[in-house]
Parts: sequence; structure tokens; C-alpha cells
Amino acid sequence: MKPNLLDLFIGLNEAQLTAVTADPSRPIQIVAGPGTGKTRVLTSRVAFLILEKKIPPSKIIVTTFTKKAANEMVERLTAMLSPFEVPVSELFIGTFHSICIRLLRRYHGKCGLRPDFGVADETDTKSVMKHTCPDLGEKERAKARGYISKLKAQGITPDAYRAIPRHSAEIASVYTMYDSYLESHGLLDFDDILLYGLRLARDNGKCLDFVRHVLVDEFQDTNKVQLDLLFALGDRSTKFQHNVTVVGDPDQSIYGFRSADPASFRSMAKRYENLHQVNLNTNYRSTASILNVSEAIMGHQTAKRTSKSLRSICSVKIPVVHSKHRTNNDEARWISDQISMLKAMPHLFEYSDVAILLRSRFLSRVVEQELMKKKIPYHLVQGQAFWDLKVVRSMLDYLRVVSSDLDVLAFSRTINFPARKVGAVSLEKLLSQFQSSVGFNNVGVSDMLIGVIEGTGIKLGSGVVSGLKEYLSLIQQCREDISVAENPLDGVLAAFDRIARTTDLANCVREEKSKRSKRELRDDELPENDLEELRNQIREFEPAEEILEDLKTETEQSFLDSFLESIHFYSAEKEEAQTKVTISTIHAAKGLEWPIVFVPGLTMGVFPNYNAFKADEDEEFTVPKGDENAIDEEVRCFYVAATRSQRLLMLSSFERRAIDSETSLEVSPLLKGLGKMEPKLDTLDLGIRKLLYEAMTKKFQSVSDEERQLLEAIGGAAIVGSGITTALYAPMNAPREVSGLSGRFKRKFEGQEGQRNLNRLPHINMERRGANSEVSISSATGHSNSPLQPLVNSPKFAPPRGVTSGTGKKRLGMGRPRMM
DNA sequence: ATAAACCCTATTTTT
DNA sequence: TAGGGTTTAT
Ligand SMILES: Nc1ncnc2c1ncn2[C@@H]1O[C@H](COP(=O)(O)OP(=O)(O)OP(=O)(O)O)[C@@H](O)[C@H]1O
Repeated sequence: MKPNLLDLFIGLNEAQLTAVTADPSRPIQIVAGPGTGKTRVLTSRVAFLILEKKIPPSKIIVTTFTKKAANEMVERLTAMLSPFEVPVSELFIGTFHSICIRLLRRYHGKCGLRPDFGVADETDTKSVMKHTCPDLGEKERAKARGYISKLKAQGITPDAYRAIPRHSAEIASVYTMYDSYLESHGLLDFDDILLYGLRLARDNGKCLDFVRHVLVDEFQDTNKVQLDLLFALGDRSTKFQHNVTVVGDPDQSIYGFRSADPASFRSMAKRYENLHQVNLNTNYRSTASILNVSEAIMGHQTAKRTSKSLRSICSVKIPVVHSKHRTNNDEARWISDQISMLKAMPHLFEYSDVAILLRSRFLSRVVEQELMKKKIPYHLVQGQAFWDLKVVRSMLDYLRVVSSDLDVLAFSRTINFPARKVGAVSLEKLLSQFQSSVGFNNVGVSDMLIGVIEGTGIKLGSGVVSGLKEYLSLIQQCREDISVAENPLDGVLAAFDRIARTTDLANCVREEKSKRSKRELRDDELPENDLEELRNQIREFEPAEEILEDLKTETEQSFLDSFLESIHFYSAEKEEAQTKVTISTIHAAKGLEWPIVFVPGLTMGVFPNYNAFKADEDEEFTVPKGDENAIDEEVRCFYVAATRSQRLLMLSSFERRAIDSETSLEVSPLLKGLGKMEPKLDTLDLGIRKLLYEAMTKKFQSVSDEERQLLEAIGGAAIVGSGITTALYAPMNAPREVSGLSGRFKRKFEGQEGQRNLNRLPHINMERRGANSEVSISSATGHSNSPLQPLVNSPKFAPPRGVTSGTGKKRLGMGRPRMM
């Protein structure tokens, strides 16, 4: 029997339903607070468009703002749509950047790009800046680069910038040089990708006529160019004009540093006279105390704001905790103690129900150490940081040179690492030689090196030349490896191994490291492991073949190029086999939820970050829309962190850094006026224990009536009603099975962490169709050592440890594999 | 001209 | 704690 579309909508409240089923040809903007089901509305709407409005999936674009969020989206849609046999992989889902890249690969000719244009990542643009303005110091370059990016994100060209009255001539000229460097090297930086995408949409609208609907998640994160792109996509054909759905929350705008523009909501209203605006007010995620504290946090924002009155569906009165510590080490120890103590309460939660959310990545170190000591399994969401590790970076640079003879940036970074006697001066000579020849004929790096080695090119010292020889021969042999291999993967792996062997990369990096820090390196920070992980990433990579007929390119990208490009646009975060505590930045946690959330480091200078105070000062010249209010962004960041928690929110601060015990730091001003918070949680206190059990299971309140009836029918009345007895009952992260993925997203999907906020009642949902089918809850005698006797204990509800939803595939966390 | 040894510093967040 | 920048040794 085919499932019914109505089944998908059965749990939605009225406002949600209105938004989901609104007329697709009228632009709609859903503005709502955290946990109100925005994302759920968005996914339901996609289902509505496909199943009810019969729009083919391939004509629907869904954008997100991080690679990770794109994965989330695919996961949710797959879970939702695969019962309907909808080919989810045909949906056009991704970040604005990835969508633009896909279009530009196909239509490069229409906007004056060469077919083999490359992408300049942050490391590359840094190199470009160093090359363009070598006399500036590194800090000034970074600042200039920041300005340039801000300008580009608003679509301001160097000339347009010069036309602004209070501009800086210096910035203008650096901007010009920077852009022309990129252009002459066939490179696009991240901002260019959007700009070219916009140009394509505007000048060659025909290419995009296939678009029938565009949906945007986290709309508050759009910058000007992205917004224009959205408008352009929405305007595609007269027949399907303005078919745009966006969801967002201005209070959760935390990407100002990436030029996210809060004015987007207003701009959209201005642009579409008939804009349909919907609000959602029921929060299905958090307790009332968490929502109260969160609302109080937003009170710190200086910019104007519409206050929210979110209604919580969870009535358990469990307090928010704020705990102060002498040093950050003490704080980390406290966190691990709390987790251990809570964990000692039987059946209360799984490790995967816990997240530690940090303002800055580097704060994870101490926390990791303490968790390790207590043998608490954890998982560090490393995201982009993995690709920036020295070994990983170097290996990728080598592979880039192997793949493209024109990649001078990667060449410059690898030629003398490890040292080959090719120092700054020799490199500079080589580069200027390359600059002058590359325009005329198609001389690549290796041709140039051959010239130098054979004496027909520029003259360099003999030590240098032998270094070049070594390098060249490595690169050539790698190319040979790839060309003779039976399949592309084997070729790349052979080249990989050759590079690792010949250069001894891992050892080089390790020596560099240990030279500085006198102590022994812990074995969790061995470069070998990172290199091994990179190799696994390559091995598991499946190039996404273009599904949409219109977007097939004449020449296919090589396996290696696909892989190198995928790093920037697709996330490869993987599922954890065991249940583990999550450590993540707040930014990477956006849109997710956990029953228990720790937010440490609420210390002046750490959170709010010290830099936020500096940002406002130095505006000697006009950069339109700089981050005027960096502090406000810190406020919102804290808001996002707090609202990730479903039940237990544990805030903490430290007074001094262990490393510098002289300076004492104030408690974060963000904590002022948040009302009463408990200094600690006494897990031995019976009252508290009772509250905890209640809190952790009360999510059953959000069960729909139908589900509640089902529960009651099977004897779960006590569970829905009262609380304590039910502790046992909620493996809050029952593993889910999701199948039916294919093609483009298969690989990505398979890498997921457990605790997604995909509807959290999987064990019930799955069985919803037949009240008499598999829901067998056997009564069981509970654990005799607990005062809180389990009422039921079925494998269905409490899967034994170690059972996972896994696909059976080997997996190694994308984070550095760390020993527990 | 290169490599090694040194000091300094300031530490966001992501495409 | 790693990277940038500077100085010194080869
Ligand atoms: N109508 C509903 N009934 C029960 N649960 C719901 C309903 N709508 C949403 N939820 C649940 O509420 C939680 C939050 O939903 P969702 O992630 O869609 O919110 P959101 O508004 O996108 O949050 P955020 O702004 O933090 O990203 C999820 O666990 C979701 O399953």
C-alpha cells in the first residue's frame, strides 16, 4: 500500500500546515524562532510540491548555508520521501556555492570562464594576497582580504568601490590586483562563485528555465549576492514566477562575518508585493526555562528586535545551570564529572544525547583531555578544520599539482616542503618566469621546470636544480601512476602512496611539530592518522555524476578533480558507530538539537570573543555594511547555543586560563539578567533525580494524539502521563534506518552523526501504520538496583548497546580518529 | 641563498 | 600552539 501524503502532515500544527500548503506561486517567508519546526515545514513543503503539485524533483532547488546542513536536508528529505518512491537524489540540494558551481561547470562558456576554472580556497587567497601585496604585514593583508570579501559579497566591483566617496585608495588597488591575479590564473574565490552564478542567472536566464521552485533554509544567513541570486532564480520563467519559499530567524543570524545581511527579510518584502508571511510560535524542542533564558539572552542585543513569545510544550521545571570555575581546566573537569554522574543514572540518556558547544574551535582541547581521562567517548565535529591540517593540506597540494600543471599556488606551497633547497628567492624567480610565459603559450609548471633543469630556462644554483629534479620526477611518476592505473581510484591511491613515501610527509610534519613543543606528542595527534584518514576519504569518494540531463558537461571532470572540488562544496562528516558525546562549534551546531547541552567558556573575551570588541573600532574608511555590531552577533551566537538544548542546559565560565593564572577574567556579560540559574545540579538529590527523569522523557508530550492513543493502547499510559516510571523508555536516539539513497548523495548521507533532530520519535513513527503490527512492548522486570523501575524494556525501545543503524560499512570518524 | 634557530603573538565562526 | 617574521649559521 502506498503511503498517503496526509500522513506526512498529520503532526503539523495549523500555522505549519498553512505554510506547507500555501500557493506555490506566491512567494512565502516563514519567520519563526528556534525549534518551531521551520525545517520541518521546509521539508514538508518540498513533499507537498512534489506529491501534490506534481513538480518534478529535478526542478526544485533547496539551499542551505553549510555543507553539513545540506547533508541534514538530504537525510530528512530522504526519510520523508523515499516511502513515496520519490527520487530524492534528483532534487537540487546544496549550498548556494555548490549549486552555482554545478551550473558554472556546465555553462562556463556563457560567462566567460575557461572550462577548467579552479576554485581558490582560503589558503589560496591568502597566498594570492601575499603575492599581490608582499609589503603589507600578515595582519594587514588579512584585514584587506576581509574588506575585499565584504565588498564582493555585496556585488561591489573595484570600480564601484572607487566611486564611493570615503573609500581607501589602497584597498581599491589591492582589490584590483587581487582580482586580476585570480582572473589571470583562472581561479574563482568563494565570492566569485556566487557572482558568476548571479551573472549567469541574469544574462543567460534560459539556462535556468528548468527551475520551478526555490526553497531557502536559514534565510537570515543570506548575503546580498545570494539574495539577488534567489530573486533571479525565482524570476526564471514568466509562467512560474516568484516561486520562492524561505524560512529563517533573524535572531539566529550568526554569519555576519560572511556578510550575511539581516536586511534580507525586508528586501524580500520590498521585492515581492504579495509576499506571504507566516509566523510559528510553538516550540517543540525545549523546556520553558530554556526558552525564558534564551529570550533573556536576546535582551542584550542592541539592534532593534521583535520580541518573541514562544510557547513550550514541555512543562517540566528543570532549571538552567550556570556554574563558575577557577580555571578552564577545572571547568572541563566539571563537565566530564557532570556527564559521568548523569550517566550513572540508569537509562537516563545515551552519550549521543549530549553536546558540548563551543564558541571557538581551539577551546575543545581541554575538554577533550578531560573526557579522555574519564573514558567518556566523544566525537569532535571537525568540519573544514580537517582539511586545513598541515599534512592533509600538503598532500592535497601535491595532488593538485599532479592534477593540474597550472596550479602555481599548490606548486609554491609544495616545492619546498619538505625542504629541497628551493628557497624564497629561487621560488620567486620561478614564479615570475611562469607569469611571463603562461599567457603566451600553454606552458605549465612542469614544462618550466624541465626548461630550468635542461638549462634552457632561467639559471639557478646546482643544489636548487637537483631539488627541482627530485620534485619534477615525483610529480611525473604520480601522473604516470594515474594514467596506467586500471581505474581512477587506484591511480590516485598509487600517487598518494608514492607522495607519502617519497616525501615522508607525516614524519616531516611531526618533526616540525615536536621541534617546537618540547613535550612528547600524544598519539592522538599523529599526522600519520590524519593522512590515513585522508586516504580513506579518497577511497570512499564516489564522484557525483550529473543527474540532470541539462547539466551534463561535454567533458567529464577527472576523479581526482572531482574529489578535490568536492572538499569545498560537500561535507563528508561521518556517522559514529558508537554513541558518543558531540563536541562542536556553535556555528556547526546550528539547526541541530540535543537533550543535554553544555556551553562552556562563558567568560569575558572568550564568549563574547575579544575580537568582537575590536571589530567596531577601526573604521577609518568606508566599507559599506561592515560588521557594525559584532557584539550583537555574539549575543545571537549564545542564543543559538542555548536553544539547541531540549531539556538540560549547562552553562559555565572560568575565571582564568590555566596557562596564564595571573590575569583574572570576568564572567561573560552575556550572562547578566538571565534570571535564576542553579549553580549546580545535585544528582544525588531525589527531587532532582525525579525531575531529570521526567524531563528526559517528557518529549512524549509532543506525540500526536494518534500516537498517544497508540501508546496508551499498548499500556504506555503511565508513560505519557507521569514521567518517572518511564525513564527506561526513551532511548532518545533510537537508531534509524534510512534507505533508498542513490547517486549523488549516497556517500554524503552515509556519513551522519546519530543525534539529528529529524523527528525524534522514530520508533513510534515507523510503526504508525498498523497499531497491531510490530509494536510489541513486553513487560519486563526492571533493573533491581534502581529505584526507578523500568516499566517496559523492549528491544524496540531500548536497543542494546552497540547496535547501530550502520550500513555495515567500515567507518572512521572524519574527525581525527581519537582513542578513547 | 638556504636552513635552522629564534622570538613573538594572538588565538572566531564557514563557503 | 602554530604560524609569521627576524636573526644567525652554514
Ligand atoms: N508539529 C510538530 N509536532 C511535534 N514535533 C514537531 C513539530 N514540528 C516540529 N517538531 C519537532 O521540533 C523540533 C525542532 O524542529 P525543527 O528543527 O524543524 O525546528 P527549526 O525551527 O528548524 O529550529 P531551528 O531554528 O533551531 O533550526 C524537531 O525535533 C521537530 O521534529
